[in-house]
Amino acid sequence: MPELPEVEQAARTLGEQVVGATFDGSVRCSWGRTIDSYDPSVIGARLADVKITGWRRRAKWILLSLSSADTFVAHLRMTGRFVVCQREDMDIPQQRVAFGLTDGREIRFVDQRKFGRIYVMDPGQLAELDAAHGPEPLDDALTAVQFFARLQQTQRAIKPMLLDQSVIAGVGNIYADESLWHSQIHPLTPANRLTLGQVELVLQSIRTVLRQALTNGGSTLRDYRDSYGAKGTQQDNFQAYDRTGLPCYRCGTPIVKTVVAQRGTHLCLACQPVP
DNA sequence: AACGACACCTGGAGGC
DNA sequence: TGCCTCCAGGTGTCGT
Repeated sequence: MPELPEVEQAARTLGEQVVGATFDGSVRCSWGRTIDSYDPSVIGARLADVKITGWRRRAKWILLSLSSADTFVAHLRMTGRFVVCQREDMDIPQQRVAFGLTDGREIRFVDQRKFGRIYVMDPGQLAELDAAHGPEPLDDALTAVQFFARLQQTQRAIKPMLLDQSVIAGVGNIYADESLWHSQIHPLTPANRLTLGQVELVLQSIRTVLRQALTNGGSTLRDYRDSYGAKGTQQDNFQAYDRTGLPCYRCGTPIVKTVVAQRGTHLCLACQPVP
């Protein structure tokens, strides 16, 4: 579910509540795989008396920097979300892990589909995580020329390239479809057949779409909530995603849904002609 | 290298 | 109402 804007929002709203707080070392876990089958007491021992000093996002990962050398690292996958509440509050349906804080609160991770993962990483592991991901699309350091050069290296279709986190970090199924609709490029277009001008357009579209989504707190189709429980509103601005059969806002042709790289894919065949 | 199939999970929606 | 199938914002692995 959550892509860059949703993860950013989830990270920010978590950070707002817990930066400055200190873990007390208690970890209650009812689905072991969420913490990669580590013993909760091992994680707890590593977090005990450690202060949360800041938050950030890398790709679709939420990172809480800690007063130890470690980093608290979480991936929401499809349905994960954080809830901060009082320790005595009742457990939440689909709650998988709860981390105690010394101020009497808990950071709880709720995840219907159990795909989400939480780790405590040392600097080496964090560096590996970072290295496994491509550039951040909203980082000005990424230029269209660089992106073009990367896309020239393959004849894979452009959509799976946008979904490949090692190529560009944080784009997922929704914003890939939205960006390609804005760019008027068919998702199956071989990446190395895009001109520099088209790549500039794709990168610009990605940035426009992601920034708008960030402004609107992300998209909520079903499960997504930020760490205060609030929904996003970007779904009201979708141009292609989830608009099957509805008229294209540019030309009126009904949006069609197909499958590309095993993912539901929405596009306008008039505006985004088959390559 | 690249692609498809499938795995990991639950629950909501829609068809009958 | 009940049952069944399909589908979902992500990613990892395996086989061809």
